[in-house]
Amino acid sequence: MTTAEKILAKALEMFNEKGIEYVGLRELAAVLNIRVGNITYYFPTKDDLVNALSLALNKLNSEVVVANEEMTVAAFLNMLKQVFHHHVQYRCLLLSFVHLIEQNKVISERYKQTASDRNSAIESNIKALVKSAYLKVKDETDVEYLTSSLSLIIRFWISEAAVSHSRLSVEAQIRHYLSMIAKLLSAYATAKGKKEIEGFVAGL
Amino acid sequence: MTTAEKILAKALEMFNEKGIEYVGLRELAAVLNIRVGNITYYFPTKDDLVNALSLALNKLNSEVVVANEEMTVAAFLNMLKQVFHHHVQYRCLLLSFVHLIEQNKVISERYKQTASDRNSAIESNIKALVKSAYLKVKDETDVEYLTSSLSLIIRFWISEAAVSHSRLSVEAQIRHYLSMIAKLLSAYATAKGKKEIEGFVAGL
DNA sequence: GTCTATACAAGGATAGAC
DNA sequence: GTCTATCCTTGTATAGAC
Repeated sequence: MTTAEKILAKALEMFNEKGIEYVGLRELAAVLNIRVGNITYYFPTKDDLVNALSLALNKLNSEVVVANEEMTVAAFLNMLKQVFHHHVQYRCLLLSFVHLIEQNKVISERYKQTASDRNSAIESNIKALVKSAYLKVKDETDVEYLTSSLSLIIRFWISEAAVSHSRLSVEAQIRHYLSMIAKLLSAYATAKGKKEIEGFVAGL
Repeated sequence: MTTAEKILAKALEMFNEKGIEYVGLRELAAVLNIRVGNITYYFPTKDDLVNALSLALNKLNSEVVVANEEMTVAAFLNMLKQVFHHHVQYRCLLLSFVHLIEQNKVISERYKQTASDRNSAIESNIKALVKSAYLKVKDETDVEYLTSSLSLIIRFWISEAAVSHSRLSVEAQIRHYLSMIAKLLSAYATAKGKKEIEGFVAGL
């Protein structure tokens, strides 16, 4: 494990525990038994350190979030479940999401691309689910509604969990928000779709 | 206007523009043409200043969010619209929501009460809407789903707008998220309810 | 009671020695 | 590649002028 990797790993651990803004470089250096200047040698600014973590989360998610013509509801929900688990691994980033976007140029620029990619993937998948008769929509506005609702939940579930459900285990939190998504899709599901959704929820 | 009021007003203005964490007390004092110590005389810590703003937002919302046996869907949506406007006025608080809850004891404690009150109000109102045949639910889990979905949207719409829809005007943002809520309720609305929801959306 | 001046500790950033 | 020394800005605390 290189020094840079050690720094990244410990930073993620401490950021997740205390919040990015509340972990000082001196504290991080002390825990790693190195000096502050050694951290800034690999990561000139704290933002660079955060950027590296953000890039790692992006990589994880981009491997999982794909548009698939043959998508099933269960596969779609399982895809979101994996995203949720990635979010837990990098929860510090999601909890500081708004500030990072507003203050960190690099993250902000990359996010525009990521958000756009993810939204198209979600939209394509929903359309695929409609085509294969898992979902039934009245018109295009239903697809837009589902897409933007899903985006909102995916981005902010962990923030709401932090302020309202911190007493629950992480697993229970994930179950809660995946159930919410399942219920959201249910309202637009065909009998075939409803059955698969029920199966997914039962297996949570 | 007393000094304390001037400080509060200008702090809210600057916090909303730049974010609470990125407005220094020296900067605030300079703009007000007073000295830092003068701010800390009225607000010993920065958190005390934020607490005062948080209390003001709470007061505004508590006057508007009520449980009403005679609730109509239109009245319910208009209630949420007012809450959205209050959130815009105090957007800095909502954008720093997670950190405030995690770091600020006073806000955190008060929030527990507020969140609990608001959730019961929403739940009561939804039940009232069911009773007066605006909405139709299958069982109690539908009510729970609606309540928690509404809570999530109400808490985080402004955060998502900040990261994804900052190019839109505030009015357009509010329209977007109120429409989302309208659509959410629509899935559970009776013919009577749907008609009123459509009327509300048309009037946005 | 109101306000100013000043000092202090902790944060991130930077230049340069080894 | 590693570490020391230093700088600047933060929030906060205190002593004292009026």
